[in-house]
Amino acid sequence: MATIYQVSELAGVSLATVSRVMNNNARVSEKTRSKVLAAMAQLGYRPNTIAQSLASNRSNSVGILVSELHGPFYGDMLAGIENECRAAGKHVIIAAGHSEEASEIDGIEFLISRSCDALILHVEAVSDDYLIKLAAGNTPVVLINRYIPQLAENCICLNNELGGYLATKQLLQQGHRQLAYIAGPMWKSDAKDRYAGHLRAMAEYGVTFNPALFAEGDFQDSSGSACMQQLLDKKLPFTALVCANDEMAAGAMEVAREHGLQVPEQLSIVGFDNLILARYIHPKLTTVDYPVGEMGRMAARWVLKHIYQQQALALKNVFEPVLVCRESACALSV
Amino acid sequence: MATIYQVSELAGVSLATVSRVMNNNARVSEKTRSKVLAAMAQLGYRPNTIAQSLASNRSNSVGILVSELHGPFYGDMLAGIENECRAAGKHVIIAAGHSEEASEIDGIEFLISRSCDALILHVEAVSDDYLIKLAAGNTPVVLINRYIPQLAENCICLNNELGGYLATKQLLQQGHRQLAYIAGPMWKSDAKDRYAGHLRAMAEYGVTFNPALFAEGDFQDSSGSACMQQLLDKKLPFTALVCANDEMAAGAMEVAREHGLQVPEQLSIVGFDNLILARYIHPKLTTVDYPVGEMGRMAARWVLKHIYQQQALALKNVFEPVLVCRESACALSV
DNA sequence: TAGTATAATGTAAGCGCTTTCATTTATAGC
DNA sequence: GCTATAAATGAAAGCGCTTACATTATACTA
Repeated sequence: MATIYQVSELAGVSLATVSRVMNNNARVSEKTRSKVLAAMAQLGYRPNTIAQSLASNRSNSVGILVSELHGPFYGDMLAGIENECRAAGKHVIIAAGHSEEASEIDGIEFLISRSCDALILHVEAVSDDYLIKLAAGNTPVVLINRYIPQLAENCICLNNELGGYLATKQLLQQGHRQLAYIAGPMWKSDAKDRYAGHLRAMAEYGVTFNPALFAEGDFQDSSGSACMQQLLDKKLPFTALVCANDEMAAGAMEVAREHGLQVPEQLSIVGFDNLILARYIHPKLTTVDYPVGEMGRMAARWVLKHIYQQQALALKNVFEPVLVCRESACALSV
Repeated sequence: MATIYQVSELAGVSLATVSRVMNNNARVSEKTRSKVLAAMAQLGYRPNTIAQSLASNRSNSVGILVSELHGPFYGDMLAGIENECRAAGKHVIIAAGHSEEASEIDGIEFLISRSCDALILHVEAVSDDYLIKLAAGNTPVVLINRYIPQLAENCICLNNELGGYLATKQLLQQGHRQLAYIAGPMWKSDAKDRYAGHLRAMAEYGVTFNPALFAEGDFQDSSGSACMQQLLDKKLPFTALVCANDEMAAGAMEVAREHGLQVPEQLSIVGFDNLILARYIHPKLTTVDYPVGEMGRMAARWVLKHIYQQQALALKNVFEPVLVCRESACALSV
């Protein structure tokens, strides 16, 4: 591999000049610039990024921590981030946090020790305090899907309350009045917010919420099944079900089917997230779109703007979800 | 951030000694070792990985190129790789190749310029020749799901032929004799191999293959639908369908449903890959398990063993797929 | 034309480590 | 107690870049 030194020799200029044309920051005359470029091409020169990092104290890499690498959710997020970063010549180092505090902290420290210029985090278990302290350190941080007032600027999130509202409103508009709700784990803010949106829609339509038709799951499909079973066991009538995410909706739908309930004719179901699976299950799931990919891009753009000085970029901190109507919910037939 | 120099001062030893205890490679007396360790702890010292890389000419990072970051397949692979690598303190840089030659080459060069110690590639568009040349270079390469005889040692793959055989055999054992087949794009070796397995099973059972019941898709669900439609249009009877992957099976199943065909009572379907979606669609898909996660781990282990001298690891180059029986295929009712 | 401002280029000191080689210190053999 | 040998440590030269500062070339002013 050719080094900058050999380029400078061949071009008949100094190291500094070569470095300048590489980073085209300082003024170099057109004549020497083209001489250098030619030398580079001739040698097939590629800068050594490690040496650049050491000298410039900038690694051109951004660290990403997600809960899981597999699963239907994070892939889109990663894709969004990677895309945006690579286009800017930055690279992406990833780690998984598995929704456990120790593992998340471990992952964050791992990324920091790898001298990332910034961190994009999707963390769940770690405390607000920890994150506030972290953000006060040397490595800038962006949070996806988490809102901390003191860090508002650094948070990219979804208006979950609105999403919960939209999902519920759809069913109410279709004439349903007996709604059941399967929530996510209520210690997670998105679960709480979606539920709050549900209540708002109910109130708006003057429908009183029946606590007996509420169950709390854990966002996994198995808990969707379990909750649905509980709900059914109570023998209370309901014509529609809103689930706090798609996976639980899929689990619930299966139990409904086992009980001989026709979806949507006898039971309308709406989910949340719009995962790919929403298009694969039958009937296709009506759900609220969670623009994970877009939010990933936005997080990357935040980093590009704040850390890598790409001023021109427009940022958006909170995204508005949108209802996707498919086949799992229909008008109440009287 | 403390540097090695400050540690050496505090411990009253030389830089070299501190470096030695960090890498515990050379012999350092217990006494000085503990002095150094204490100094490190006191200063909260963390080695600068960039400087280490520059000096040692080793980045402790492995580059990964997959076709897509999202989607149901690569997530598991990444998870397997990341897991194994992080446990060994190596990190993972990822890029996406989008199944296009230019993009794959671009990604590979990007990773190399990032001084990865090794590359784990899941590439489709790039030629064998290119890969052979690449492997002859300075950066070692592992290939997942691709077999190149000259690079046999570096290939981690699945016995796709066996998978195709197993899928088909299951249906034959269940009494089916009129089988349709939806293949993947035949320029991809896995599509070809799976098809070869299909033919072998057919031959073994003395069933003659009917070319009219063959269709070639592109591994996407939409092409599964399209192929199924073609097959149905021919008005030829068949009681079972084997699809070269799960996504096409899902697409085909939907079309079957639209045509009022009961699955599996009137039509048995088997897929290939065992994606998560196989458990979500209804009826749950009988399919051939593709242990992507395991294969990812194995690729990582290959790197650990060959590049990072972890001798103890046992390697396996080809994986045997296994049939997963669920609900989409049943015995032929006479 | 000298005098000055400004643009272009060069010099050299690091960035924080690893590693070779030289030196010092401990251990053993007689 | 004295050498021969091995073990422990230190000195210093890079790794391939960036960048502050110094120097030289060029353009402009009066």
